[in-house]
Amino acid sequence: MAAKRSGAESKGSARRGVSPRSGQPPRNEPPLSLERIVATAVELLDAEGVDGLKMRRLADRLGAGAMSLYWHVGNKEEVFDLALDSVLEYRGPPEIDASQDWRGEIVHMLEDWRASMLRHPWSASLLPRRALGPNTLSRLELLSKTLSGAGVADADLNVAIWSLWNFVIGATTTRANFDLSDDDRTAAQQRLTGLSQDYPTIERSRLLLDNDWDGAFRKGLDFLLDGLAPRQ
Amino acid sequence: MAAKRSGAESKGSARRGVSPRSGQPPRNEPPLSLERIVATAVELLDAEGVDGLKMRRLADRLGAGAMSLYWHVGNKEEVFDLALDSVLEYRGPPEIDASQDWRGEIVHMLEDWRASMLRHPWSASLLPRRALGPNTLSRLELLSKTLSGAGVADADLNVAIWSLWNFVIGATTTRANFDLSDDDRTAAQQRLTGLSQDYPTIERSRLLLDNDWDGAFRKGLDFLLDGLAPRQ
DNA sequence: CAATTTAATCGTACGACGTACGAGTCAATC
DNA sequence: GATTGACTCGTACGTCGTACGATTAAATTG
Repeated sequence: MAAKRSGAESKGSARRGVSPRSGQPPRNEPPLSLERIVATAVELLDAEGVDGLKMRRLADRLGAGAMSLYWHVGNKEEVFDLALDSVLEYRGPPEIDASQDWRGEIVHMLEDWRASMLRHPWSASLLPRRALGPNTLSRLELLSKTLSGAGVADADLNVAIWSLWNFVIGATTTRANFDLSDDDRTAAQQRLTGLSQDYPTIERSRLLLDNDWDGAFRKGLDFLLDGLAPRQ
Repeated sequence: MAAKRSGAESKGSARRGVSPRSGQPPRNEPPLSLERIVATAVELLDAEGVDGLKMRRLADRLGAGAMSLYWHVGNKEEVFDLALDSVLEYRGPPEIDASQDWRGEIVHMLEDWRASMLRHPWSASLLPRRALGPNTLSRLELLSKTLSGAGVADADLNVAIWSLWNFVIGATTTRANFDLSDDDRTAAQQRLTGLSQDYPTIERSRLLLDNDWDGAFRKGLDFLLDGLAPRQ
């Protein structure tokens, strides 16, 4: 029976202590494991982007045969899902729960969210297409709890959460996209400036020229929070 | 010289009137053209999704050989870009420019934007990854002009536009993603309900259970606009 | 201890894909 | 009639995900 490892977590099982293995090629790599596969997939994605992740290349980096991966994962899509969720873990706010400042807490979590994804730009283009992993759900739960504690009515909670989610997703995917290749960007800017008679107001608003993405995110988020829960 | 068609628009050139062509298979298809390729690509994407678009299949639908496409487009990516932008055309508000109601105008354009993308769910996962086409830029220009006319300060214009863009992109990609496959969704809901002790507030807010996406979009957009330009 | 089962690895091979290359077909032009 | 240029397409190559089954080594059982 060629049963695959499924729902269960990786057992690890620490096969062999240090014995250098009797096989011809002196394998000094540690054995395969889900953790190692996912971690290496993240490395590879960071280095080569979404299109750079090939099962053979991933296996190479792991010092394994391509087909060995399939004992640990069902298919390539699963690798994407796992890599994505692994990057979205949240460690919580720094100070000792200043549970007063709900607004600061939300801003911190969302900025951290965005930062995590921008550290791994491929994640931005992956997230919208994938199911919600446990780390994503945890962030949503925290968001719900904080907003609810801040007095947002249950009837508005749903909308509030989605609005913030939408904002983060939109901001991050857009930013990550413009990040790829500075030359592309300058080319696009030049093209746009050439077309500035077609888009005069865009030109005037310096929409694509300013580079203060962090500031724009923060300010936009403030606007949105103002709308969701007007200060006093 | 195997020069490719480039920047120039498709000349059409109406070769042959009705002559049934002397070749063996009686080709009654009209000749290839960029328009026909893009239109058929949209059909195919609607029917089969992003992964369903293969150059061979597209050529089949067009009654052509796979390699014939490459006279009209540079590569598959270009097909994606063209299909995406073709779906994002905006025809403007219905009534005869009630240029008073800037807020209504913005809401109309953004709701139309979202609707266009949801009519072609593949576009939602494509847009964040692609350069801005002319139709997208037109919408941004309209947005800029309207906000500016509504009295939004030039200093805030940039942030306002990005915030609205982010909201639309996030809302649409998320919605389009959840749309694919009802069975997947019920399965996910069941999985979530099973995990409801881990995510109690999500459960309580009915985050993934309510289906009023349109209402949530509209309400969230209102909140955001409230924050961007407080009424009076 | 030997026999068996289980966990894990990996070589080979297959079908599908994007597309490079160059030969082919036709209408328009000289 | 010869040439040119716009357009079509069959073949072929390299690459990808992964099905299949052989192989090995550890764990378990007698």
